[in-house]
Amino acid sequence: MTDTLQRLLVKLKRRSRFDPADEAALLGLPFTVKTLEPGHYLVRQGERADFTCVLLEGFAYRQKIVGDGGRQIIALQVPGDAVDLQNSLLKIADHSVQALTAITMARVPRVALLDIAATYPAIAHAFWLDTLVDGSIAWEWIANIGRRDALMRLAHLLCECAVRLEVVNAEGGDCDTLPMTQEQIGDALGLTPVHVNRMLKLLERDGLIARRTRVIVILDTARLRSVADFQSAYLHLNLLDD
Amino acid sequence: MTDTLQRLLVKLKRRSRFDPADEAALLGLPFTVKTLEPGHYLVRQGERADFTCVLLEGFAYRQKIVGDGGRQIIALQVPGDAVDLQNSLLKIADHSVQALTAITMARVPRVALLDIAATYPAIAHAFWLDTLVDGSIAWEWIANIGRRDALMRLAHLLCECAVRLEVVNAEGGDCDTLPMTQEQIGDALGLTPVHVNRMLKLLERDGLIARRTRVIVILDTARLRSVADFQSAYLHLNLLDD
DNA sequence: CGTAACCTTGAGTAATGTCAAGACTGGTGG
DNA sequence: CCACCAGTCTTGACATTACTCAAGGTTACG
Repeated sequence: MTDTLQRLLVKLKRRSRFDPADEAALLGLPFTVKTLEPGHYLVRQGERADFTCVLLEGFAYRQKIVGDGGRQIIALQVPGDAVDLQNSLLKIADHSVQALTAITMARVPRVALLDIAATYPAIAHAFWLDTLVDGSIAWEWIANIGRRDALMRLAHLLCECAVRLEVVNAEGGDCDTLPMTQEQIGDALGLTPVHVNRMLKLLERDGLIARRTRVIVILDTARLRSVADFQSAYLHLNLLDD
Repeated sequence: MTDTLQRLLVKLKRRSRFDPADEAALLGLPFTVKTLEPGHYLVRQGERADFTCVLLEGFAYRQKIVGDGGRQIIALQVPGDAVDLQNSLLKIADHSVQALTAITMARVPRVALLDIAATYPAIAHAFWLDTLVDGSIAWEWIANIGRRDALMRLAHLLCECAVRLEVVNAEGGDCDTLPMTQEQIGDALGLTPVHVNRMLKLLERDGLIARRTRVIVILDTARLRSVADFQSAYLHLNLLDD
């Protein structure tokens, strides 16, 4: 299984150049493969995480629980993502990561990761960039939740998911939709599920999306993006070309 | 001026261990010092940033402008922060950074920074951790704006500012308050200035804070934190001890 | 002393949340 | 194959939070 981590390598290579030694080191990382059912935890808030998980198939999300029991989804993870750099390097998990669908993942010991980062500067740099992009996405979410109304917010999330899925598929993934419930969408947008439902209906009525059960299809990307005020720059997909 | 970058070194040492060579390399970075008046831009959205700025004195904030002209403040920066890793490493600035007060900063060429990161793994690791913490703060802001009401949000921001100021002062800084206008507070919380004003009055009425002109004093930290559902873990202040 | 920000306050409005009931869906066991 | 069940979605009526607009007060500063 020397190519299990291939997905991670492909992802990092989108933004960094590696020489053969770097690539070999990355693919040579020790790992164990694990599968998880929907809803199960990859990491639980408050735990110490000695492993970093690389998502191979399926989706996951990060969430925080606030004082009154409310849940906020703070990030989505797609195949190829190293989903637990944050919690494992910062040692104490300040939030949980949960499987959205059934997933397979590779668990890499933190020490092994730190070792190759210390030995191969290009790999360290690649992970750093990856972390910077995660931060950039978080900032866009702050702007989305803080300054856009419910309809724009929802449209923006749909646009982001579409772009990220497209990238995953271009890299050899195989997934056409991100099967979130309306409650989960609400928790990602700071809205109630009821209101998400109403906004979805609006988008559908205007012909921007179509819906089958738990599947949302974008019918008019251009108009949806314009409703959402969506510009993909914050995803930093094309760093190599700059 | 060999100790201009001292503030950055002290900050990074809060979370990373360096040997003397690392420290010398960091302090030996080339830089030029610059001062800026309140409201002036450190980086402007859309520009290419070839320098990274280290904030030496004063405060700054990052902001995004959304489609309808609304502004969202997405992060605050205090002395010691490397305020433009994101924009300079990701090459195209997807948001602006603006001075909140009069500031002094050191501008470090991006290439010099990348050079020492590639040469000194401990420094690379320290910057990576710093970026991870920025991400962690952004995620807490998402939860704050998405799932807490106006009063809790405001209280939470006040708690965060207090803690961060305390840390800066402990490291040799000299600032007792963060002089944001109510409009700026609103832009950081996804609220209107009018509503911020009303919430401030509530906190004041209940004896949690006191106000003089543009200065907010926390009277009852414990109760304010309890109102805010504030736990400082997400700031990751004590990584070395874990 | 005048001016430009900024803050304060009230009245009315719009967006979103709450509650609750009924309908649909997919899976499970009989 | 059917019936049931839990989870999800849909819908309406109503409540509430936060926004908007606008006017007057305050502060800092020249």
